[in-house]
Amino acid sequence: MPESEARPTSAADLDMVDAVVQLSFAVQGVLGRLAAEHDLSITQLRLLAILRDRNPGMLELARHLGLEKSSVSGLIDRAEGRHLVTRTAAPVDGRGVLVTLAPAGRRLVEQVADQVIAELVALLAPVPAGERARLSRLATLVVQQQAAQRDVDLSAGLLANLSP
Amino acid sequence: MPESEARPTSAADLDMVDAVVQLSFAVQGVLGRLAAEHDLSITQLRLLAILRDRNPGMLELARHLGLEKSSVSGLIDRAEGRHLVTRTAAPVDGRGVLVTLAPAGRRLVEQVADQVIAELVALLAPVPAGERARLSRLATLVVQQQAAQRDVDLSAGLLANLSP
DNA sequence: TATTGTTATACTCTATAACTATA
DNA sequence: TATAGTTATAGAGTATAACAATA
Repeated sequence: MPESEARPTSAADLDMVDAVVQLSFAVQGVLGRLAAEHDLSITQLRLLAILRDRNPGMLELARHLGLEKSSVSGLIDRAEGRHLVTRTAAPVDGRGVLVTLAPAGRRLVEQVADQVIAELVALLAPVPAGERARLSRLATLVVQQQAAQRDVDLSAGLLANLSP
Repeated sequence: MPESEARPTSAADLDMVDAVVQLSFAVQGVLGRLAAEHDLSITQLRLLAILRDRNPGMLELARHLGLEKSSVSGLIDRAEGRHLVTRTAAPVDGRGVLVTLAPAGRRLVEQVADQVIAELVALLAPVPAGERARLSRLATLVVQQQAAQRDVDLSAGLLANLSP
């Protein structure tokens, strides 16, 4: 049953929710399409982006990606099969594995990142120059609050470290 | 190679792109989590949302969802197996099939839609009341331009018909 | 015992290609 | 022939549960 709230959801709020949902589909569509052009899923692209400045273990990767460790095993298997990443033994802990970006993976992620930025800048072209900072601020407000509430590492996002 | 543009991407543009990408992940995360709580994928949820006010054929559904017709066959198979939708013969064309929301499917999509709206209103709570209309307008600008460029039916979005 | 990671298994999602039935 | 839809097949992605190796 829909809970009866003290203050019902306003039409303006619904408009905002609707617009933001549709924008999110547009953005994810660009990401998915560009990734697919290189035979990557969005998850694989996120994986490569995370590895740009880190050599995490499997559990850490699972946490960053929001996946089970067994799912990450398969993900790394396939990426390693394409020579995009490599597994190396962890220095001290004999059980551990460190995942590293291979040269081909690094070239690929840099290339896709450039394309993503170019296409998203084009997608967002209708936003007047004078409103861009405001849009950034509003989106950042929302994301930061959510990250704080869920204790999530923001830098695990696709583009957080992608900007030059 | 990254193309050398006349006007290079500004830091403000990069900030905007970054913020919008992260917001899109946050929104999709809410959608995916709520859908999963009812054993739905985002695609299944979109399917049910589309069927709220339409009884399309398989090809039309494929176009709305951006999938191959064979993918839609499987999607409908599984939804029909859960008694969420039904296939009925098209009136005139003996080859056609119309997909209809079953009672259980309608109950489910209404329930999830209520939850989606509630959670996204909560997610967007940090946006000051005075800025909501502006955020709606900016997001709508972007989405409308994209829809125009790609000749896409906006009402196929998850929430376009979801609002009361 | 606890932790790190892999393997076995099962299911959804998606695509391509071949097929059936109707137009 | 062309169109609407299904089926066969293959692979990615994901999860749960059981396992192995190390701490």
